[in-house]
Amino acid sequence: MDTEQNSHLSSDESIIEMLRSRGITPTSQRIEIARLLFSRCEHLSAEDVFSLMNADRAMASKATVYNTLGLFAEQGLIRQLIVDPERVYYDPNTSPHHHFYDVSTGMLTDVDATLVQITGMPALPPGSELEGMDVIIRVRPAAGGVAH
Amino acid sequence: MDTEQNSHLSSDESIIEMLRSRGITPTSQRIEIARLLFSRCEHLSAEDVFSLMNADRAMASKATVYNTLGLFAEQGLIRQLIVDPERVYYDPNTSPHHHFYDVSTGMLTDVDATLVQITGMPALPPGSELEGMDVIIRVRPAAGGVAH
DNA sequence: CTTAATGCAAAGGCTTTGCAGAGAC
DNA sequence: GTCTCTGCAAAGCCTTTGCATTAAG
Repeated sequence: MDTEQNSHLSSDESIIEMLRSRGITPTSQRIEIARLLFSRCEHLSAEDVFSLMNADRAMASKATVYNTLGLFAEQGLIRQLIVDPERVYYDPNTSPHHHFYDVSTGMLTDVDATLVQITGMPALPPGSELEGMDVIIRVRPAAGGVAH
Repeated sequence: MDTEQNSHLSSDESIIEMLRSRGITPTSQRIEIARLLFSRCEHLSAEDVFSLMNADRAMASKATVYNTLGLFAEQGLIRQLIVDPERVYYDPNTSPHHHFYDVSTGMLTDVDATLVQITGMPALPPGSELEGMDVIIRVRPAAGGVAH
């Protein structure tokens, strides 16, 4: 459960190594953002990351947060979640999994993809290759509330 | 293939009936937007609908297009597709199906859900009920192009 | 020292809103 | 005639961009 990809990352060393392995120059802002993402392992918006980054003292500008998250996603360090029309969420968990999405609270919950079998998916359109698959199960609070 | 829900809708009568059945007052703008959506049966953005509506002559303002699409989606006449971080798409096809999404062209293609079997999905979080499920297969043009 | 990253503020694009006038019934 | 819908323009958000400054190696 502790593979090379995104190990524990408590130390700056391992974060820096992870960034370098993807060809990303490890600046202090990028290291902090990576630490923040991988220590919480939640689904965060750019705004969330910006607030957390600057909670104690100014550590990164909004532009840098957006650029860094975009860069991390592009390099496969994190995954973009397009689930809410209002904003993009970023998921530090890059292993195959799906999501529950509570449309009224915005809460995202992981669903392990190894449990889920999808069969009968048609072939990709000719001339295209797979980039990724998103399975989003939209839920809302039950009419009657929690059954006891 | 021609169920009651969204039949052919060539006539104003059937469109008006459809709107009324959902408790939507059939104004001329709403009738036109519904006709446009159900005759094309494509995946359209609000901007697309706005342009098509006003191609010949002014038929609806942007505000009305947005409000109407939101209303239709809320009433289950059409389905919102959250697939592109830049804009929402609307799908007149409300029967269960999934989508291919070409990330470089933005093109959306339907995948019949009756062919696809999904098993092993865990139970919904307690106190929540299903609102819908989206399966999006992100594809991109293959590196080598179409294999002839 | 050279190249690349950061920060600020301004711009951009999609969507919503407020309110007066018009339309549905 | 009443209540709701439409349209316009302005405002709101999230996100990107341009450019001078600063940091990385």
